[in-house]
Amino acid sequence: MCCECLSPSAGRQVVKKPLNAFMLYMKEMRHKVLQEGRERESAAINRILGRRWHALSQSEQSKYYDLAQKERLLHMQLYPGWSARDNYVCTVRPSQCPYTVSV
DNA sequence: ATTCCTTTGAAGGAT
DNA sequence: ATCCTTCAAAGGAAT
Repeated sequence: MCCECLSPSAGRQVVKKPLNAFMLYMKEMRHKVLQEGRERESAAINRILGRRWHALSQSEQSKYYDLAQKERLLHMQLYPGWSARDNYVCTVRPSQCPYTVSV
């Protein structure tokens, strides 16, 4: 991590990305997968959820796409001018890191 | 104490 | 305009 100011211990207030449709689906369904089996690792859970996501009908998926759209709109209202780049660690263009100033 | 793993999708950057 | 990378969630595992 080249951006010290991005580390949680630096105490910088981070506005995160809005959740996409699948992420919202995960948030809602994860606990069910946890109940059904004794699988505990998120990597395994997310693999299962990925399969279930593709098994969903179009109308079932559209519910989450609609929700994700609302989240994006709300995010825009709450944080005008916000950019996803704010939370990027500068692995691509380290020389143009916006967070090189001391914290 | 952090990073990895793993999924889809949005968004940004690079080409 | 199209391709590539990061990161949103999450938590056990790995480092």
